[in-house]
Amino acid sequence: MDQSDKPTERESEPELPNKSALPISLVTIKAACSQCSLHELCLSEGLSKEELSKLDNLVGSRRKLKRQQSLYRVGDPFEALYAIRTGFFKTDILLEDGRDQVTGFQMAGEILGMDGIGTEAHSCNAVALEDSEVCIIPFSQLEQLSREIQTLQHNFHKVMSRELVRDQGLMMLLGTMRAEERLAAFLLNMSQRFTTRGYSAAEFHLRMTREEIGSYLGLKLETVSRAFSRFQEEGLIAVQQKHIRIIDGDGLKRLLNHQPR
Amino acid sequence: MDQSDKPTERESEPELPNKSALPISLVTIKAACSQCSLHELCLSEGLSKEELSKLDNLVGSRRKLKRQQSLYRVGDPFEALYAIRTGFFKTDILLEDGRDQVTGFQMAGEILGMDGIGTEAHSCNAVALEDSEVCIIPFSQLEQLSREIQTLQHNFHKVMSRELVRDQGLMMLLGTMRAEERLAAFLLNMSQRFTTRGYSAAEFHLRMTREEIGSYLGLKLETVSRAFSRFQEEGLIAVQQKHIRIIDGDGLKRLLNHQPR
DNA sequence: ATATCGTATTGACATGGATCAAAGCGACAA
DNA sequence: TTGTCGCTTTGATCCATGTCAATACGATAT
Repeated sequence: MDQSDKPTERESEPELPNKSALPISLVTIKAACSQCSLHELCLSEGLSKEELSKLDNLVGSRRKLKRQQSLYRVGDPFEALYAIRTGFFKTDILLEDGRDQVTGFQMAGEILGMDGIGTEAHSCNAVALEDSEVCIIPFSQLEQLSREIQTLQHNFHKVMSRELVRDQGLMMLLGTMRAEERLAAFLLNMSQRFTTRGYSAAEFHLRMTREEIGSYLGLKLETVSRAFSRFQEEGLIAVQQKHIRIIDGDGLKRLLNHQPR
Repeated sequence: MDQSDKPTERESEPELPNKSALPISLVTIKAACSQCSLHELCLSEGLSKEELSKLDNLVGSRRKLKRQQSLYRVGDPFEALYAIRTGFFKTDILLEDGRDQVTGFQMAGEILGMDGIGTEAHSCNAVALEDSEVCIIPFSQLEQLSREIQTLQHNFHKVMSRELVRDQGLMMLLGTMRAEERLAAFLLNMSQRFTTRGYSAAEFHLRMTREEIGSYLGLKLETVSRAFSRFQEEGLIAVQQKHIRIIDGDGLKRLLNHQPR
């Protein structure tokens, strides 16, 4: 029932048969692309079978990461984008003065690495928060293929644009919301993204610490913890460490839409 | 001497001769593209003359805006990107509950509208803060041309990626910096961008109100005003309403790199 | 000149969240 | 079972910024 709590187990799912050992069939291609690219987040939406097959060639190589391992770090040369197949990541920035901030949490079906395109080097760190697997998309090949395939080109542009809009939303959160509003927005966002991926909207397991949540939301960990406690007292959620159950989602939404003042 | 104070006068510069009345010459093309796309921000960097000419065809149409006029609004159907030729813009978001936030200030050579690609509709408002002129870049044509011209494609991807990185920086600012640090970062950023455009690094005229600065930085206008005053007392800058002179730029930088605590 | 309006400055006070500190809890190893 | 370690919760205080209010400034119109 509570499948949302178990995605880590997907790690141990049997590997797909080694592609190179088999004739490439539409079945394995579909499997490969439907895994890493659920829903509309994906680069492959709307592609013909033939086009999908080209994309799949490009995306052939994968990489597994253990919890706490970095996918890339600030300054690493930019070579590829990464589509998350399974697992959970954070991106963060660390300034010389010790200041750091989590700039995002990413889950299956989302694309990492676009920060590196502009300067040929990554501008943030991407760290796995649980054992994870990504598909490696060499960027120059993606550009080449998207010169051939209009739909792919447009999909990629949409992905980048949505990322811009997501960032705008986060700025709004950081610039105008109070602690409880921020946390409510965060929980609703998580819930919505888990739902999109077929997990429970009401019950899930957070992969990040209070400190990481706080960093993302521009709050201290104690403030996050207190807000969790208050939500629990008010019957909005049930918290037990990293396990969250949303009891009154509408109540959380009301927190958001309420007058700032 | 203080040219930084006068960019508005560029508004009244004589229009280029009507292109359709003349054979397209490399001169007018160069003039058109070198105007709107100073430096590396531009989509046209590294293009051959022939390629530039194709881009210029695409970018033919322009639009003038008076101060306070909207270039586009939330929900407007997305059709084109806009390259700022002259003038100064802000983008902002307004929530139902009255909350609003400035998400960016844009000046000549920068590109507006990328927020609309992902959903086919704009997700923010773009408003001219002084009389301005933009080049209209119909997006489907840009995609088409960037399927032909690899360099153009890559330039566009770089522009979007840099926007992502800019947003990361702003998140860092909103999430971890204190009021004076935020304002120092803002002033240094403005100074740097004016410099890039050939204006004075030390002296410039802000086009936005204290309230707009505050909204952008996640502060109230009074806090912005007080920080300006304190900088002045400390001999870092000279403020007179919207006119700013940076006296001790290194002092401002020191404010930034200092331990957060 | 004088009045008006939007914007900016400054002061006095209130408060949300940070900071500091101490327990509590759960997982894992010895 | 006991100890350790990382994470979380909770309490007591502090302080940066928000809030409210008064005044000043500068541009424009009368």
